[in-house]
Amino acid sequence: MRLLIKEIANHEGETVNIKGRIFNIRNLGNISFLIIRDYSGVIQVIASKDSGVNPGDIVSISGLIKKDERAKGGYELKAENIDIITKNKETLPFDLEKEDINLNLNTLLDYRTISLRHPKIQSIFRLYDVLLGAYNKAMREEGFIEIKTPKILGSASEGGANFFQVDYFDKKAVLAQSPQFYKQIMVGVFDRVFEVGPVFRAEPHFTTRHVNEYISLDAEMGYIDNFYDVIKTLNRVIKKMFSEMNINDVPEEIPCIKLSEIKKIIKERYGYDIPEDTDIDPKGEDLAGKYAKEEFNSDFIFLTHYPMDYRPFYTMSEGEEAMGFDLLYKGLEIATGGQRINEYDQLIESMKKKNVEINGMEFYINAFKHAIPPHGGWGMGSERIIKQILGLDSIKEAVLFPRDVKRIVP
RNA sequence: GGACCCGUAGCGAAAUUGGUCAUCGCGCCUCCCUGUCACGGAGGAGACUGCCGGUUCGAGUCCGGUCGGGUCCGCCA
Repeated sequence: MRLLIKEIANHEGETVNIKGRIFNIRNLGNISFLIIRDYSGVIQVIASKDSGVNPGDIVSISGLIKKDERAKGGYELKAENIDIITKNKETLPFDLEKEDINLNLNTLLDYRTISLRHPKIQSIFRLYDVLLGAYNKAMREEGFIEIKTPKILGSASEGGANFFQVDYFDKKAVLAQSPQFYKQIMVGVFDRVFEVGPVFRAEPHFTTRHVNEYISLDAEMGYIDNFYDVIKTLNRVIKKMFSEMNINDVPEEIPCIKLSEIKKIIKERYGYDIPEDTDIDPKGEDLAGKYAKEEFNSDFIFLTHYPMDYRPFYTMSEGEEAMGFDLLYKGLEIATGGQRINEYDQLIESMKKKNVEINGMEFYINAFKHAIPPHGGWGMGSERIIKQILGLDSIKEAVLFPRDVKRIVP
């Protein structure tokens, strides 16, 4: 029976069987050290020099567990029998047992099926696993129910971001660039809903923070008084999420500042001038993050009251100001949200103002004809959070098989 | 879409102002070593310097084109 490597310390003196992959071999004449990993851990195996195995092989090893100070972790396995379950047919293109894998991004991604085996690369996705579980848990605690909405759409949603077109039998369809319409509709059903799912953006960007398919952490909640109810909820959710990832310095109240204000502060404090009629740019976001850290000792900051020019038609506004926010984490936008229009007439008016085609959107509009409560929500980029937590050079390192302008394989 | 940058063994890098057999580390192959843990030691193989053309006595290095890749901006999560 297979014993997991992490259990080895509990079975000293027993003869056991482990199964895993050989990551390294250190050959010292008559004695040979094999470094074996399974999903639970790593162990050093003592083998004879003629065991016939190579790095990369998948093996089944039976032997005696010995306590030994000379071994890392204090235990080692003295091999009595080594079976090669699956032979590595070709030398690996790079070494997986080195502390750092040290590859160019392109190599890292071209050989993704192999580079993902490296412990440090794996750890990115083990953290991501914790993040996804924590978001789910935190949202349920807040009374949200999880939904999954379609990703093949018969009509385009928001303006701005472009859609990937796909053939759908005898029709044209697009890939969802947001669950926006469906989650709003579902507020009329469940009051509070959340979704974790892929979104597709057909924008040809070449940056370290964009990919064309990413996993969005979405939420939408009914019966809010204003968008600050959304902010408070998101604040709590993030605090819970991050504590599951052992990050405990998320403020009870993340600082909140108007866009126009932060632009003034950035100019006065850091001498960086952003023209009044433009959106905050990446450099400005970075400085806003710096300000939040210096002034409030916070890695997070909410920027609010963007001009309606930068916001989609469903956004609730007062005058020219959008009743919404962006959330920056370490100077990078990780979430956008706010209050939505929930009155039918107001929605139609906003669509006309923004030149949004009503044709094909009836399913959405009609839900409002039959009353949806005041509501708001957010969309949050899961991979961006990972990138920022770990300080990764590129968001692509936080995606198993990233899709960008140049890459759809592997 | 705009601006800028980079292509040198399987991988990561080096090559004064253009100048002898293109260098180093990892990995690979052979040999030595019973306690290594990035094991060590000796030897070896592996590159028409992305491709095409040009300038020059001479090009990895300069110029043009081409293919591949990256960064920043725009836009966004």
